[in-house]
Amino acid sequence: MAARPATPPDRSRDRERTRAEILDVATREFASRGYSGARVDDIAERTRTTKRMLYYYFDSKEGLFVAVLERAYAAIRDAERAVDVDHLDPVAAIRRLAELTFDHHEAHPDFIRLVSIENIHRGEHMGDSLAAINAPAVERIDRILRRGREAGEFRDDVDAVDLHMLISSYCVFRVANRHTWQALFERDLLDPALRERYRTMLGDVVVQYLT
Amino acid sequence: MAARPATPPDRSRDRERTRAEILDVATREFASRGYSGARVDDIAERTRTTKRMLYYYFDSKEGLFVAVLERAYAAIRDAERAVDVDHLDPVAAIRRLAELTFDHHEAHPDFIRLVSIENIHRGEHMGDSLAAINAPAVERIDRILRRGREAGEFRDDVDAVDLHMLISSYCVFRVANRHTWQALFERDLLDPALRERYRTMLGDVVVQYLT
DNA sequence: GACATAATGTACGAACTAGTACGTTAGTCC
DNA sequence: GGACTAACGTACTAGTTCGTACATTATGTC
Repeated sequence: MAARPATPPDRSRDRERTRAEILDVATREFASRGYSGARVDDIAERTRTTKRMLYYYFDSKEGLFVAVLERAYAAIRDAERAVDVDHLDPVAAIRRLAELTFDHHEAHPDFIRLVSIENIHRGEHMGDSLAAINAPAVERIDRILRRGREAGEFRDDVDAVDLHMLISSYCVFRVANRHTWQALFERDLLDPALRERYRTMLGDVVVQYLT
Repeated sequence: MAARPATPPDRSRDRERTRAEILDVATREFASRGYSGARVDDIAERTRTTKRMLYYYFDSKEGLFVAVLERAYAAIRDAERAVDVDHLDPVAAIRRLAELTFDHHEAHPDFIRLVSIENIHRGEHMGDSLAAINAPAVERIDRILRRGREAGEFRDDVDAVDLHMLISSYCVFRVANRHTWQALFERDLLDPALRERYRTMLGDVVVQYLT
């Protein structure tokens, strides 16, 4: 027997690798052109495998999109797991959390685009499993709010989901509506030169509202 | 000659009427299914005229979408022209303006959807003419900011376009991301029972940030 | 009322697009 | 080393979709 590395050589059969490659390409294609605009043939062509495999693993174009969406949400969850702001005082914690959301959205425009696309399609591809994913994010905010209220620093009529909405709306808008905003106001919301200003502004908005 | 009303009878030839009807139907279709998802044949079918007319007036599917988008922005402009908040004191004025934006976005979900769709397509259908349309909105905010600063009520480092972004992001998100939010948090952002709460929250956010 | 032209209708086609029937190869288990 | 199955490739098709060639009708003008 010839020497064989632990990972199969080059083009051996590897279920997970093939699946992952299809999902990578499909994510880019769907995010780039929307659900209806994306072409199954184009996705297949950019893969090292063929269209047949795409149907073998994901059944249909719609099945592929669902898989792409679920994987994108899962990636967010994993990234957010690392966040720990419980050691900061409430005001610093909520500002930090807002900034992390800001950074994260900016770093993942494809995810934002997929969410926009899914909303155009009225959320009909959102499985029930996704609900659990974002629960930790709200719980984290809820802990901060509670601590802030107990310390007498925060107003006591703010709901965690609503605050999450406030933060998300600002961060999402900056990425999602970049192009129309640019056309209307000749201002690139993602211009690096404006980044710090927008980041600080978000923190100010959130903190001022709460205190 | 038979009696003839000033407005042509029923199915006479009427350029503007035919154009308007096509645009009405196309607006709904594009907003509902996205640019690529919309079907030219479906649009034509829901019109009292034929597909031929659609190409006669708008040249192509893309030309039709551009016309739909421009008309949608023009409608916004006309609606906003009626707004007058210059007689209110700065704090009341900015809150009122935020609430008007809130109301307006809620009342025109199709417009919000078209904007989302256009952003997915990187704003490539936005003509230069649109830039002028939103200028008045920013000027109005600028006047309020100026008055607020002069009265010593507002902080002095806030840009009008940025404040407009803060307000828009909140109002747009509520409509645009309704479906994914519902799936993730089981909360309908457009639930009438929550409307007043979200409207007040927006005003609070803006006013607290500025003062 | 004849003419010119704008507005409209019909029928069709070329290209695309999601999906599949059918055959082949690699790995695994005994 | 042979049988079994999961993974993969090729070639094709039925239906769709944007767009157009060509014919027709209404309307204003002289």
